[in-house]
Amino acid sequence: MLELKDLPDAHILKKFADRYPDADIDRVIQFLTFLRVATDLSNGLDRYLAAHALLQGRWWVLVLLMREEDSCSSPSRLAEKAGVSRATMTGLIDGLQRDKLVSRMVSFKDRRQMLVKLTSKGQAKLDEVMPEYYRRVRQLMTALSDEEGDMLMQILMKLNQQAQVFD
Amino acid sequence: MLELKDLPDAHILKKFADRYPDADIDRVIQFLTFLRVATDLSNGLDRYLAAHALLQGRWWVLVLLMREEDSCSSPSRLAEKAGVSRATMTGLIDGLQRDKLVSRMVSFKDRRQMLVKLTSKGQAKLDEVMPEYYRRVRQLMTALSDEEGDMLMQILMKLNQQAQVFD
DNA sequence: TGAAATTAATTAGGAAGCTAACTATAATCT
DNA sequence: AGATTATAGTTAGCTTCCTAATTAATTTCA
Repeated sequence: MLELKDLPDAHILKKFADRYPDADIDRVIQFLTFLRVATDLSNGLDRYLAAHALLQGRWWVLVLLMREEDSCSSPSRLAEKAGVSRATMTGLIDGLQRDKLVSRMVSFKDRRQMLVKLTSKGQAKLDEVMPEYYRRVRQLMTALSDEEGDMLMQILMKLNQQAQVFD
Repeated sequence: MLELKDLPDAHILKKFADRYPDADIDRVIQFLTFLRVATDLSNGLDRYLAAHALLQGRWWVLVLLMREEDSCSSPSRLAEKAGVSRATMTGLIDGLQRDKLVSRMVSFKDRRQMLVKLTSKGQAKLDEVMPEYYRRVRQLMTALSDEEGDMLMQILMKLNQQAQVFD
């Protein structure tokens, strides 16, 4: 949400600090900047993927399927691994199936379950998208030194341990 | 997208590395972990706000309005500061107006322009939400030492300078 | 001054996320 | 075995985000 270019000025900060004495300005700025940089990068990734008729959700389903031995999984397993609800996964698979990037079959072991399979067109789509994706990620992350990269992971792990502070 | 708990194992990594030689595994993991931790925190913030009938987009509009001298701004300025499209801002303001947290008036200087004003109910909503928000942000970010906090800002600035790698 | 270009906001239509409710199948437990 | 419970997937309806097209008002400039 926060645009980096207009962080609040001293006068505004005082207004908020007076009304809300629990505010810790430096830490709020760290938090908001973290969310904003991540959002910008996420939007950038979506713009790249959109040039190939994908967005993160659908692209990640293809990646997860390629990870499987037989390029096959079920909606609920995909939902869990992608970190989205099953309902959302139904919608993502619908779109991918429409574009013929995956196919759906009923499992004959358990007739409640569907099997989603990466098609050859889906694999071709990944082959089209992934090399450039990897090059760009490398270019992005090499802005950090090895030490900064290590420090980043350490920081992310600490923040991740606090992930439930908002619950 | 990536669930931290199921980072790909060595076998899968090799499959991807063989097919996509440009992949730099460590840096890809840093990148995906960064996005995932940010997504988890963002979702956490939304869960907190949802308990007060808000989500980040609408909440941020209220914060931006409170920053103004007269608690007033225009949709386009709000859109720019919040980093969303004007169309999105129209929708956010619609919802806030429905809940009587903001009011809309036509500007009499420029009749194309609307003025959006934080209502007293909107200010009350902020007073209800912000103190606990600040306490939780502090609790979250104090997981980092002062040095780690500084390092995080330095890293975020470097990543932000690369924000156009995906364009 | 009057046509053209610009600007502000909205509408229309679509994607991706959510929860809650529903259907169908499978598993469990008297 | 039959009733209950649990699981897999989908549907319905909502929010928030987008782009492109539209409407209305203002500004520019020939």
